[in-house]
Amino acid sequence: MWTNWKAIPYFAGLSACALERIEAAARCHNYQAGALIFAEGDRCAGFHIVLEGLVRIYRMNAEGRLHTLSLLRPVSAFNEVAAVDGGVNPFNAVAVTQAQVLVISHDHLLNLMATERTLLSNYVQLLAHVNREYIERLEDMTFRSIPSRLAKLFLYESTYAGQIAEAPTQLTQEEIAAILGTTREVVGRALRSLLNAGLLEKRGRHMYIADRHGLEWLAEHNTMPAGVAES
Amino acid sequence: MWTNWKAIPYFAGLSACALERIEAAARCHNYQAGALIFAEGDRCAGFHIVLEGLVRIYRMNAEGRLHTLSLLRPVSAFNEVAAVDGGVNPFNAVAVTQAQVLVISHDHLLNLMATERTLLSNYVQLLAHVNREYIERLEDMTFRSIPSRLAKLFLYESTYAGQIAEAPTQLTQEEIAAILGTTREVVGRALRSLLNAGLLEKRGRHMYIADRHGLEWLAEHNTMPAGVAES
DNA sequence: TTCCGAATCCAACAAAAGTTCCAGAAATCC
DNA sequence: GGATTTCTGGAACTTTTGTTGGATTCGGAA
Repeated sequence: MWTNWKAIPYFAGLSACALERIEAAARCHNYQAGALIFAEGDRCAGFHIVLEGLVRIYRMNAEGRLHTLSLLRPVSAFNEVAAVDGGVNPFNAVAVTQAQVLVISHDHLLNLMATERTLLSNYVQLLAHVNREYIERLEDMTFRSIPSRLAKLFLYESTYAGQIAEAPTQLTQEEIAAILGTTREVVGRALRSLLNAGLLEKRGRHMYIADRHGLEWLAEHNTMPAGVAES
Repeated sequence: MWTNWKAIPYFAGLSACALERIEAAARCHNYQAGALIFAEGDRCAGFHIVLEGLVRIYRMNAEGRLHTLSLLRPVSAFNEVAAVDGGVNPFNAVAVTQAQVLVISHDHLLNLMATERTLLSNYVQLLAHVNREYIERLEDMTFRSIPSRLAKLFLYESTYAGQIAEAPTQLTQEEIAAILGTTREVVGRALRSLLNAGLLEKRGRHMYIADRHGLEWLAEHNTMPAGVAES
């Protein structure tokens, strides 16, 4: 089992001895593509780390619509909240592709934190970071239109997929819709409007960023940038 | 200065000596009604606790619309995130009424947490709790209609305003709108529809809960409960 | 290649939310 | 008490988002 423990921010700065204890406490699980890792509302599933594959964190409402909170690649942690407070899981997690996931139970985590104060203080900092992301997400949902959220998503995907100015999307419209909290049709419309506003460009199957500043304007305000062909 | 330190969850279980250190680090501030306590994006304002009065936590978008994240009464903490990570404040805080607020700077807080591990572990637990609230809030914004959010708000206000089955609202429509992330007119419409669906009842100036189960249904699903007069 | 399912495109429509506007009612201030 | 401000009620309208359904394209499997 590969594990470069030091690459995981939660475990940064820990002594070799502490890392050994963590390794002893951790269990490694394998999931097939599509398999449920844990469900919202279920008893605390513990602290998770994606080692391999892609994991989707999502919630579902009564009408069956999905909201993808995040798509996690290695090496990312998830379920930090339930892991630490022992409450029920706040969302669902599924393996999108075949995935390998490291799990530390609530009890083990508390034991480790009781003696390793570095782990505890890392945890505080990282929980704070997660918190900021949620605040940001919340404001996006309250204030931004769907084209605006879409622009933001493109900008985000482009930065994290390397420093290339143009960033393709390998997400389907359905998946984008789940991330933005809307439906496929609406995403299709929004894509079309960004396309013929000249902010995106279609080459073959994929879309690329054609006007980064325009996208940034749209992501910031809710209106199309001036001097652009309207739909 | 009144301070029943033990009533503050962050300081639960601390030794008398630790409480003394905290007391020494804390500064007490007084604000007039309407005064800004700190602004979003400004350098970290530290850990805050409302001792007296009412404090509004909010964000504002480019078009000037407000989103009230919370209205805090004594004794509540706020700005936990920036206080711990030292980053900029994630939102604005104003004193709604004349208010007294206790402040512990980022540096002092880190110093305290470095030696008082109980404080540190309280902090982890409470950050986790705040985190859950944001997840919940986020789902409300993505999935629930405005009447549904309004129903939820009424139910929430009623529980925390004592155990009385009927709960009045002393919030104005404008304030409700800021909490729900919408505009006054829309709140007015939603109130009217809950009113003539028989879920709320108007007595004099205030509105009361007339059908708690109906409200719960509406808050859970997005549709009016069956067997109710439609608007 | 041909077929099939998945993904997309597009139009038309329905519903929800946001906007504008104005008229009263209530509270507050002189 | 009168004037002013704040809050509320409600209509009419626009925009955005959600929904439905059909046509089309693409890519992989038989």
